[in-house]
Amino acid sequence: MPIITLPDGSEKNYESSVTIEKIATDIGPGLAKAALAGRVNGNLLDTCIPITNDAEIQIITSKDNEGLEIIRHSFAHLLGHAVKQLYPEAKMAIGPVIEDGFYYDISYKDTFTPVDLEKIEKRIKELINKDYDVDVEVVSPEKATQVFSERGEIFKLDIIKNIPKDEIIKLYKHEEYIDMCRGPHVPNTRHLRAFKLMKVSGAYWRGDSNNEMLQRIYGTAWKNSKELKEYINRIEEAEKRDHRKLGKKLSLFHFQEEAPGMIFWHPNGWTIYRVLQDFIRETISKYDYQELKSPQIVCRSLWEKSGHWDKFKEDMFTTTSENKEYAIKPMNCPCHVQVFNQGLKSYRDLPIRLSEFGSCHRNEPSGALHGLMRVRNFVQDDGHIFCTNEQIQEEVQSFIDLVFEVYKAFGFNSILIKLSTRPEKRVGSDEVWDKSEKALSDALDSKGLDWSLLPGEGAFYGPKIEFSLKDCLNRVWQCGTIQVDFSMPERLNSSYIDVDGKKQPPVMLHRAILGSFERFIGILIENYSGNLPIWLCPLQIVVMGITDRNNDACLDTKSKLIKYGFRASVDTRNEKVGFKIREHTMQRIPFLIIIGDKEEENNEISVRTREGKDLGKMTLDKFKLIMDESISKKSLVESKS
RNA sequence: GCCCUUGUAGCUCAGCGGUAGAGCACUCCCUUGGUAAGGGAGAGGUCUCGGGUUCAAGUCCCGACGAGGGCACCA
Repeated sequence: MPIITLPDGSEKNYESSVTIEKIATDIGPGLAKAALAGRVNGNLLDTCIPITNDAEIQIITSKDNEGLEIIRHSFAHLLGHAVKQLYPEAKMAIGPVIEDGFYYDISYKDTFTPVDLEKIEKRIKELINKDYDVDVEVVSPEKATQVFSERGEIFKLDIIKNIPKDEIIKLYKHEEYIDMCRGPHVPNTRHLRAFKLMKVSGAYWRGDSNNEMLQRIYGTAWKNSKELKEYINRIEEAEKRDHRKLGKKLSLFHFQEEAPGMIFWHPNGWTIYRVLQDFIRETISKYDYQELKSPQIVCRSLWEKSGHWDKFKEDMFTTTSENKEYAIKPMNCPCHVQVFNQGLKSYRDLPIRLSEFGSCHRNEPSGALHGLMRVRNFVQDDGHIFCTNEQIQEEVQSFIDLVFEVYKAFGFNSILIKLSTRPEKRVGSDEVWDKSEKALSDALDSKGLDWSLLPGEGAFYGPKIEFSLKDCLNRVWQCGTIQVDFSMPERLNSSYIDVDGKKQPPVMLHRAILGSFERFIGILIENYSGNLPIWLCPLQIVVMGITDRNNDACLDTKSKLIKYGFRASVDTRNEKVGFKIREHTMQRIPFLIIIGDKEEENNEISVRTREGKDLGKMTLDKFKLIMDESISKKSLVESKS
């Protein structure tokens, strides 16, 4: 005699066991039609499974987040149904829900081509239109084993082996196709409408590169076609902003075969880089950092001492000279320790904050390379703080301020923070880990920040905080980090003289704000879609005349702008002004200055923004004020008059 | 590194066994035009590289290298 309590507090009494389906029907036919599953005492349940005891229930429809996940999950099964009809020998592995969709890992003798994808997609649509019921059966592990051995589903058998004996197994029957899942799933395929198969790629079974490589079919699925369309638009928008495309279009940088993963910066791109570097240099000097420069190539012996040779030998570029082996530095910290180690340090000297725009080389696997985002040569806005245990918290607090100050300048206001704590394999005593983890979390709390914990994700040498920023398309990029290191100073014999006159190893904090300049510039390009704020723009102004008569005035104006310190050029080509405006607007030049006879007469200029806004005629002095203000404020919007 | 896809003019792409194509950009000429493409002519490619099949190979096959999408990796 279950008593069912609904979210509004109302109760329903039933004579015997009851299903979500029945409850929904009793509430109303509309809900019955829309019901995908139920939340029963906090757990999701299929609509057809009987509820025997009193319960608080909620009907899940596509309007709920869980509802969308159920739809996506069921699409994975539907994909399985279609694939097995078309390719009976295929072995199905796993088919989970992911952000925006689902995938299914499949083992099959032939590779799936785009044509196969179309065939599968067509078959799925045919199956959907049958509006068939999805049946659920709860079975024992033995029964499940029997079902899948008969069907030769070796991966499913492997999964069953790893399911705890006491857990129930649910089989979902899509007509002749049977899949295994925790569920719940939609009761009927009529709930599955808006989807698209996106791509095929390889993926290792159980994510282990020693295992077989399976074929993964990715799909996206939404509750209706409108949302599907929006998603496709979002992807297209992101593609338009791709920093590799814009990098080519705006002539910022290029790559070529002879230097995979290493950037040829063009003057335009290098301007962004330099301005960014100047900004960081200026900002960190306010936080009392001292900049240094250390060698690019360092003898193997130092990397042995630091432990890098052991752990990362394969990932370092090496070279030799007169029988000595060297490595091109993959990171700066050991070198910074060498600088710290020069001369005797007192506790009075701490903290010492050393920074370097350190160029590092890492021999990344070829498959990992990706535009500016993952390269083999990059420059970190690196820094190391040498301090005492007691100083950790204060240094972290100060660094948090620094990070926020920098991110804010680019308009990044949504910042995600994660604290990673001790992993299983680690150095240092539990007592020291306790202290430093607490120092980090206290620092975050003292700033009143929201942060999440990643237990066990810390580096072997200490806990760390990671700062990720969200760009205007809501994509998350991990950039800044601060990491406590108990290990390296000791390994490299660093010490300071403490109050009691005894030598102590300092604590070392590794930290970076941007991470790498290359990656950060990639993020900026995509975030602004190439419309960089004026202070960062490689070329800020293009001057153009209406006719050849105006060329001298244009050249004169341009040289004045250059003298003022702006980045300006002049376009004296024999073209109509409309043509020039179109071209430079597409090049995302913030300001176009147009000079015709009328302007010459009155000693004025006309100003137009890349947004197409006409700021009208003004004197050059007035324009200089607009520029000066935009640059000094690092304005994100330029078209103010 | 692994799986799939891919590599043709400066750029974007077509051609998919039979003597290299388009648009834009470039050069020259005409045009001097007021806020997102004025007109004409011309020049430009050992079709990534190395093998093979064929009377004949951007075009089919094998390999290398690069790129793209994933997976694995990311001190």
